[in-house]
Amino acid sequence: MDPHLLTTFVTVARHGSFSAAASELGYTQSAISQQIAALEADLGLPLLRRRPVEPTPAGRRLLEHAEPLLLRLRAARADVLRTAAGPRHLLRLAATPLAVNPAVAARLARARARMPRLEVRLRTCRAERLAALVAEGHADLGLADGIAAPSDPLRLPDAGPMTTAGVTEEDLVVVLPSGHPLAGRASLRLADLIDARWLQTPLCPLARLRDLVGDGFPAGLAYEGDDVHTVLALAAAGHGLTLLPASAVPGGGITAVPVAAPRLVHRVELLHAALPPGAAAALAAALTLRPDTQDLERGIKDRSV
Amino acid sequence: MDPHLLTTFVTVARHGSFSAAASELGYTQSAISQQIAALEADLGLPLLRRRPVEPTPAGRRLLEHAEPLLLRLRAARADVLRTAAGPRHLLRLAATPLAVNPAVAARLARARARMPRLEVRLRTCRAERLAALVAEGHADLGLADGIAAPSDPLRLPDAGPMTTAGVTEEDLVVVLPSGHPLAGRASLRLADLIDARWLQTPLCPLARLRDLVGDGFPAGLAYEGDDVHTVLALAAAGHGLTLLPASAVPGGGITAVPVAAPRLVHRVELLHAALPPGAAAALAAALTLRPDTQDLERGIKDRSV
DNA sequence: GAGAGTTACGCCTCACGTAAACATG
DNA sequence: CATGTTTACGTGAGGCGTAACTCTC
Repeated sequence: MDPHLLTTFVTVARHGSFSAAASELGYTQSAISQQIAALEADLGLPLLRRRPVEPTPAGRRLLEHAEPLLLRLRAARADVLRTAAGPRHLLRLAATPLAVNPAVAARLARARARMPRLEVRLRTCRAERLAALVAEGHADLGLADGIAAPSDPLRLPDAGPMTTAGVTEEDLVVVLPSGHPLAGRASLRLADLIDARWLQTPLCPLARLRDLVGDGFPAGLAYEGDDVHTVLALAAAGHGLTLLPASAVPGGGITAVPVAAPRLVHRVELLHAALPPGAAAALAAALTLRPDTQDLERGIKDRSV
Repeated sequence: MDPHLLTTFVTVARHGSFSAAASELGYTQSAISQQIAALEADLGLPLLRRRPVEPTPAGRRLLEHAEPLLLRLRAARADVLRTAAGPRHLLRLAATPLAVNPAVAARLARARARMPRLEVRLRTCRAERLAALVAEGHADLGLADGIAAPSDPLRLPDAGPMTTAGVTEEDLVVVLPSGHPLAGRASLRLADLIDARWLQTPLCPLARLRDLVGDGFPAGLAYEGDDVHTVLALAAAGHGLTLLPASAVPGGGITAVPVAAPRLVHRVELLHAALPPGAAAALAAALTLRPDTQDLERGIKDRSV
């Protein structure tokens, strides 16, 4: 179970080919063959069926373990090295698309005003990659968003000892075409929409809704990107319903109806290494407003936690 | 970051001695010295200060990562091997002390009656070890308990892909000496007890209460064992308050007052490998009652999930 | 100076590359 | 038969043990 062999194994499985893995990893085919053979000998089980190359049941099981395992290994290395690294003038922020809402953007602006010498670089990424980016040290701070019960933490993939803190919680709305029969309602219960057609997008994963509310939520059109504008256009055209934070929905062609029950919120969380580099800690504190510092917020009803 | 070196590192750190680690691991002192040197060279950082041997800040950081990392590695191996192992006639169950409540015990009895050829071996262990036991394959099924908001999952340490399922949820009571001024109350709010003295025991970790309710809950006497009888005796004698599931509190010398707010329950969860060995899956199904099969339960008000 | 960690050095294992053999579509 | 994996074999790096060295209490 040498991580070296594990890396080779996942690479071979991903490519479905020994030789492709060999050229990616800079080995000869022969070496790859020997490494896989060594791993199989170690476990006493065949892990790959050859020609075509595909994992056996045991191999599939190992693949599920190997990826997070290797991530944690890289994360551990990055975290240890970070303790020794000097202070940085550059702060790298990673965020999921919906995480940078008006309140977060405003707090970030205020924090930057107070730290004029600090250079901030922001990038967006998919939710699944966010924890990995922070864990491996490719980002100093991460902003993740998701749907949760009020004041419940988000379920983030575990990539080792990290700190999370609530940043904002905001009401969720159902996005409807303006002509939709339900568009006139003052509020909606999700249970009543369980049989409606829903957009399938990473911005509002239906699997999460089923977790929180119950089975149902049949998938309509699947949009695999994470662009909010696109999702709004699709929702306006009636391709299906979707759930978004209230602040993300502009007027025009669409109607936003608050969700009455169950009580759910769009939550944004900050995550960073347990011992973040100096500037990151300061910025983290600025973003993570405590209730008593909730002062000049405008344009969004958020409840900090 | 070879796991081999990581193992050596944690062993050395635990013993505070190269030679002690050497004899535990079956190497010479020299080999240990070289392994630690190799690890330090790999990371480019000193990890241990010698004479006396103790971790540097970077070393402490690495230790936090290494232990769960090595656990997951062992867990992955065990899980892959389990997929290939044949069916077992012996089912090993591990449980925290409060997890085996009357409802769980009754369900277990009924399941065993239906599977007479199945041998079941039950052991209790501390909560922190439970996930590791199941992950590493030393137990087929684990029963964990803890305090949570209703229908919220427990926070269990992550030891890789595992399945959890709610088993029972039961009301919590505050355990008071019979003569206690609050003993006459029909119910109590935890917020009102935030300044009272609390027993410090793994059965009712004060840290968890602070998570759920807020700061406070000053620690009184610390009992490091997990024997329910002992805790009850300490509570009866007025050493401090504690929270237990209603079914764990007998009469005599003590009074149990239900918790009114916040709404919290004592929850029991079952955890097992994603692909449990055959008999384990059957027993898991028997323990994890769905609402419609809640029938002959007696002696305890539990709400299955 | 005794106990405990490090360094020097030789041995042996093991992992890689080359190249030939082999399987499979 | 072509493509791609396995096997055989030689080589080199690296990890371990022995033993001499060095540091610190």
